[in-house]
This record gives sequence, C-alpha cells and structure tokens, in this order.
Amino acid sequence: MTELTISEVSKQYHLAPSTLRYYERLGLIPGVRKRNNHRVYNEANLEKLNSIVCFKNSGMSMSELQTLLSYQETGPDLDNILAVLNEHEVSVARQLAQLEKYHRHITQKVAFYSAIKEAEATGAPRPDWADYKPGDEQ
Amino acid sequence: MTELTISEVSKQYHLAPSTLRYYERLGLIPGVRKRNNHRVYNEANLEKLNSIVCFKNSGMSMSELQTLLSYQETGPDLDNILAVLNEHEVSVARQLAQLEKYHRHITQKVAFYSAIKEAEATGAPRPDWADYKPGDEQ
DNA sequence: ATAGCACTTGAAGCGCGCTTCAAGTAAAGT
DNA sequence: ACTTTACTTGAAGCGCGCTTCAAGTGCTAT
Repeated sequence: MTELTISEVSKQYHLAPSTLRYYERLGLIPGVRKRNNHRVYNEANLEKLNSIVCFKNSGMSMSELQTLLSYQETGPDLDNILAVLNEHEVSVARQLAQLEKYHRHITQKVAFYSAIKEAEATGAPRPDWADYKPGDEQ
Repeated sequence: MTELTISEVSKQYHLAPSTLRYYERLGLIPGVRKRNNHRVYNEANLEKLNSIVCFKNSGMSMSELQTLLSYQETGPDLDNILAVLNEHEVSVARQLAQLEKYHRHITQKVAFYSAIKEAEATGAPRPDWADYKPGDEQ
C-alpha cells in the first residue's frame, strides 16, 4: 500500500507538482485523496499517471486523454476505449516509422560531415551529399 | 532546374505558406529568390526545407535549428555542425527507444481491453491488468 | 479600364501545455 | 509563541510554433 506525497510523485515521475495538479484539474487523475488538505497518491492514482505519461508523450492531446479517461470512468465503455486505443496505436506506429527515417537522415548527415572533415584534413576531394542523401521513396 | 511557387511547395511539403514565410523570416531558408516579388524556390531551398522538416519533426527547436543552420552558412563550421548533429542523433535514438516502449504499452492495453471484451461476451472471468502490464525496468 | 487572382508585408493574435503568483492553511520544530 | 516547511487555491501569465489579418502590389482576363 504505497502512498506518496505530491513532491515524491513529482520527483519519481519527473513532473512538476503544478503539472500534477493541472492534470487533476483536467480530470485525468480522479479520486486523489487528501490528508490535512495535502494530496496523497495511491497506486491506482500512479497507474493512471503512468498511462497519462505514456499517451501524452506518444502524441495524444490533453482533450483526447480526457475523452479516453472519461470512457474508463463510465462503464467502462469498452468499444470506445478500444476505438481510441487502436487509433492511437496506428498513430504511434506511424510516428515510429517517421522517426526511424529521420534518424537515418541524421546519421547520414553525420557521416557526410565527418567525411568532409576527413577530406579537409587529408586534402582528398570533397565528398558529395548526393552519395549520402537518403532515398526519397514515399 | 526545378522552380516552385510558394503554394506548390506548400502542397508538396504539407506546410502552410505562412509557415514557409515564417521559416524564412527566422533565417532557416536563406537565399530564396523572387520574381515579381513572388517567392521562387530552387532545389537548394528545398533541400534546406527537407532538413528543417527532419530536424524539427525529430524534436529540434527553432532556435537550435537557427544555430545549426548558421554554422552551415559561415564556414561551414564543421566541428560545431558535427557536435550539434551528434547530440541530436543521441536525442533521436533516445526518443525512438521511448516511443517503442510506449508502443508496447499501448498494444498491451489494446490486448487487455480486447480480453475484457471477450470475457464480457463469454462470461469468462475478467482478465487482470497485472498479466498485461509492461515490465517497469529502467 | 476594371476585376480577379496570387502573391507580398508587418503586426497582432492564438492554442496548447504548463508555470507562476499571491494569499492562505495546517502541522512540526525551536 | 513563533517560525519553518510543505503543501493548498484560483487566476493570470508565458513560450513556442505558427496563423491570421489588413493593406498593398503586380500580372492576366474580360
């Protein structure tokens, strides 16, 4: 039975206390109890927070999060939850693919500029970006 | 010798014309020519734009981009370019790892709620999130 | 000539996700 | 008794990345 204060949660999750209060205000962390008017976070609260961090950091907006979490309160409304989750999964898969592309682009730029530096040092001919440029497919 | 108008570039890159002008204002796309006071984008401009999109969408801020592109004008300043590029590559690699984790979390939630729906339909016992929850390592 | 269209500019405005602020409270330490 | 520490609240403010706006320019079609 873990019970944490707001500053403990803040440190553990790398979120400012103001952010935690903000999330609660939006209705994202319902049912946070208080002792002497100070917040006390239980495991259920922290699990919600885990989800919030995951969804938010994977590109879900606050209002989408509100919608999703409202489906979990009322019912829970399995069909709507699954619809949102599936849609978000697709979105994250797309982001992953894009980010991998960008990562390749960046490593190629690193290789390119390293090659220029090499050439500069050895007096060899300047390399051509065309030889490094990522393919433009899609 | 490709030459595109602002609205053509806008469509091709899925960026509003106002965004293209904004980037230019920030100094991110230097040397855009004008014909009858209308912008004409050449291949060099578009290549810069490609880089901007890549770096921006992989989490680089506008001011970091300004810094990076300033290193490319003056010199170019290979050491500073490489420093920024290497740092950003590390950042993107981290983002990729995190996003993969989030993706796993989300697919597990999908599986969990699908299992609940199944159980609801068949009258089987309700599944337990503990059996789906991603490991909390790190 | 006159209208319409595609652009131009500088300045102001906007939405999101927090953050900061001033003022208050309640328990613990000296 | 008084201070310190750790929170509380509602409201206002902020930074980023654009976007919108009003007013203007110059080419083309009727």
